[in-house]
Amino acid sequence: MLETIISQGLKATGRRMTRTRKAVLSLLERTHEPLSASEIFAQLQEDQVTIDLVTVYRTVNVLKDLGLVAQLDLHHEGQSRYELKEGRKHHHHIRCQVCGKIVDLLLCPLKKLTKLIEERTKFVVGDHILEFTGFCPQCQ
Amino acid sequence: MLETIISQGLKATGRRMTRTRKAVLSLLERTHEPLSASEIFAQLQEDQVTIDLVTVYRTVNVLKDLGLVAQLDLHHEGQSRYELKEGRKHHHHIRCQVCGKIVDLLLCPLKKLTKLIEERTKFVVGDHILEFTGFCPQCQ
DNA sequence: ACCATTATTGCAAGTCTCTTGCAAGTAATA
DNA sequence: TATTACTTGCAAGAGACTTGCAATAATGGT
Repeated sequence: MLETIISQGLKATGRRMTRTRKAVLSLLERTHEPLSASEIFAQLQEDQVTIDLVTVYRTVNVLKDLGLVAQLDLHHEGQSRYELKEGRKHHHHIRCQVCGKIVDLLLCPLKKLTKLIEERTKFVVGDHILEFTGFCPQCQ
Repeated sequence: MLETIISQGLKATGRRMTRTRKAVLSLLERTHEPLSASEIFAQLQEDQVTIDLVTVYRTVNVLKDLGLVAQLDLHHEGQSRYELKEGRKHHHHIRCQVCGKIVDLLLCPLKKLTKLIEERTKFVVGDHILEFTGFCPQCQ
């Protein structure tokens, strides 16, 4: 179970599994869109979980440090979104610029490109962001 | 000359060419890295141009509305950068995560991918962001 | 060249996302 | 159950960006 796996990661870095971390994890686990900190906060409020927005930020940052959560910066959104990486391949997203719906793109076309970039620029390529916007079927 | 071209775009939308717009344009024209609003502000201060940071934001937004400037959201930078589009092909960037240096990548591998995404998701794909981070030759 | 019109600017203040300091609360270990 | 030190919540702060409004300045007509 996810909570057990993550408990170990926390312990290994001198951290603890807490009520609030469980709540954030369980929300991310059952949600199928990447969530912003304020959305996590609002949803947990609705679920009667007592948590501060600051704690949400601290929690997603811990999970990111552990490599368990990906932080996404979508196109001009002005806020980050978070999704569980556990058991999922690296992938990208498309977001509807009308209704905000986000859909996973289960592909990444950049492996070959990375080599080409390293040759041309002499950079060592680390990470990349690739995010699309457009109009979803309902909003066209 | 760029200023003439842009004057026409401004006029066509009921706007005016002003001292501050000229200053921002001329800075973007002679700078070869995408600049953030605060960098534009700081550089113009140094150049003895009197301008407010608010005006910088308003100016880059006007230029963006006219389609003359691209707004870039680089990886987890927490601020946007702006560069002139005039006379340049669509392209992407790589940014050194140590020194912040930004280099243009004069390519975009996403034309074919766009079609594939439209088929799979039924979205109409609009724009995309693709930005790399890594280590530049000096910082490796 | 001057005036009237109206876009633009600068300043102050506000919004939003995210971070930090610190005292109080709580998980982990003996 | 007591000790230790990690976590939390609250208040306050930082940074990017926006908005309201009166003063300023660019345009177009005379």
